[in-house]
Amino acid sequence: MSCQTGLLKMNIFADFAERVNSVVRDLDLAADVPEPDLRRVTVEPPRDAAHGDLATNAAMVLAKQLKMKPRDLAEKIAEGLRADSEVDAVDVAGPGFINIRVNKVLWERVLAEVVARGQTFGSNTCGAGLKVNVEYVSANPTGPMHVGHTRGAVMGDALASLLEFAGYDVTREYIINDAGSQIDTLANSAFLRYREALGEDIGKIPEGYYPGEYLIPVGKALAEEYGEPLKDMDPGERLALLKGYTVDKMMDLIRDDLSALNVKHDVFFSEKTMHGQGNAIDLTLDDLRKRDLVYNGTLPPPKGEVPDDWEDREQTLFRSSGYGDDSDRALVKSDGSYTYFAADVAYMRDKIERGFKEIIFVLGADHSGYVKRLEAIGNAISGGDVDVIVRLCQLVKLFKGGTEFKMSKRSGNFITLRDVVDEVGVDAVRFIMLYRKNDAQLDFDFDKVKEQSKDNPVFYVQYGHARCHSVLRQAAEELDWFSNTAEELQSADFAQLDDEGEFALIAKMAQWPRIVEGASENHEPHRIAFYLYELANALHSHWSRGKEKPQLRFINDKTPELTKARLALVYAVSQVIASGLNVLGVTAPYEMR
RNA sequence: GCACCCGUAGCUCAGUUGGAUAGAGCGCUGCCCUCCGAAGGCAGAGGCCGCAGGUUCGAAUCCUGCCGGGUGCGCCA
Repeated sequence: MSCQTGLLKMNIFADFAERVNSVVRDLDLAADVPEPDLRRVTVEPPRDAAHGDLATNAAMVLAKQLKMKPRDLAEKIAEGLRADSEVDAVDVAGPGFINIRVNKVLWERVLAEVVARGQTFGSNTCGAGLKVNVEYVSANPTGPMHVGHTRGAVMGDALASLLEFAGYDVTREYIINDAGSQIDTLANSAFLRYREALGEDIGKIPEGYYPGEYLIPVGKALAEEYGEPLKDMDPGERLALLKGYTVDKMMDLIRDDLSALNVKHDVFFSEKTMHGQGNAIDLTLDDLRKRDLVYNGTLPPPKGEVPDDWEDREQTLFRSSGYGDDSDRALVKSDGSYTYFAADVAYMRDKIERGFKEIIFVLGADHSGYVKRLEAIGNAISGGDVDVIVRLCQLVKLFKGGTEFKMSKRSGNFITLRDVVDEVGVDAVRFIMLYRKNDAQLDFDFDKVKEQSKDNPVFYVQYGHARCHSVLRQAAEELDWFSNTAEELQSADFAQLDDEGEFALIAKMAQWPRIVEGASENHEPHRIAFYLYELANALHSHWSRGKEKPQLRFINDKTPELTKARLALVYAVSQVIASGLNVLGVTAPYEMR
């Protein structure tokens, strides 16, 4: 909680935690008690707003250490807090909670802060420029992206943005798995399509080839570019050419898909570049041998279904079990080539050498078996110097009209990422994918996601933003003294505000920095989405009070000073919503259509 | 068999890292437009937090053991 820098703390909860600590340090304590350990002291919004604005557990946490009863200690701390000029009232409740009600001056200060900082309000320096690598998507370059990739893509992208917002130095990375045997299959499949393009009847695409229609244009392009001579080329040479050519084409498709989803990467890392004589994998293995992390041995057979063709075989193994993995892992296949795991190891080493201190992987749930081995690799190579963090995204179940539908894999016709984006729009896809903890399954109902009503959280939040700007536009039109600029709103007299609904809105905004800290520390972008829903709710709710009590409406030409302060409030809300949506990669519209 | 994830309202899910009387949305029962966007708001009913122990001032949250669901499990990538 102590990652704010600068003189003015934007996170009022961290700010008050410091004030509480200071009061505790100044307490007149018995001589025989040790210096209090304040680490578990927290200041949070109370569960029930009726209790106050802030609550601290300090008395309960410290009672034992200080050899006092929680309630007695709470009273002493409360007394100290009452001396604070920004505190209106302090009371002790329940087992020893200290509830603080703050002076409206504090809320005015918070609002001024939001208006002044706009969309940078809430960002922080917790990350302190730490180099973080976030790897996500990394779909095999064998075809366009399908729905299954969507969640991880959005999650990784939002997580990266969130970490940037929290002051980390983030690199967004994609590894292109262009070295495995699936690339041979891809190249051969493209060659079939090439022959087809030259007029040959290739019949039905045989088993073991990719049947997808997306390879047809690749075949045509090959035919146009290389013509007949490609057929007669030396097979080895031709395969090499086809592999490079086709992978490039597939990556073009994937990049298009990513851009349709508004997902960005800084680095596309080619696995292939690590293979070959004297390359990264060789070097890595040499290095690991020197450090005795690699040995020759045999693995026990798997505990579940033992394959029919199982045979004990001596292999080159990595001592991953010494670093938290369930078993050691093979680095070299029986034919002498490297396993994918070997590439993983070399790739991790590469990241570590590039200076990343936190290496994050966003993977699908079907990769759960990889978590321990990735952590083990990172541990072993860096000597514990680097954190490897794996976030798994659970399955997405697709629904339409209330019934689930699954994609048929056999036909080669799967639901693509593009299908989903085209049907419901990027914003809805992204928000809904993020409006859930990543390790919980997600139901994605096309009909609900497209709905333009309060029942749809995407719409609800975006509408909140649009509504703010609707008010500001309206005000600029009605009031001759208002031209709707951030500068003039900064000069508003915030002391004009006096309604509890207005302060409730400010209090909600005051939580934003704290939400960002919690979400980034825990790598949980969904917290942002939920917060935005709550903020939008507070806005809509306050708005509606203006229906029963016209004096609460934002615009009133009889009271320009108050109106200006209220417009500043509306503007502030729009800024917080916009910055949150921006972290999620969702647009903040000025009007709904 | 082992590992990881999940069991919270009829349904889909949050739950401030151990805090107060467990919260939203949908669905259900009602209410609110002469008025800044009703594309919205308000209220009500609805819970053995999977089960059983344990840790302590205090557990949906941490530990142990069960039960149920999902995912994965030598050289595929």
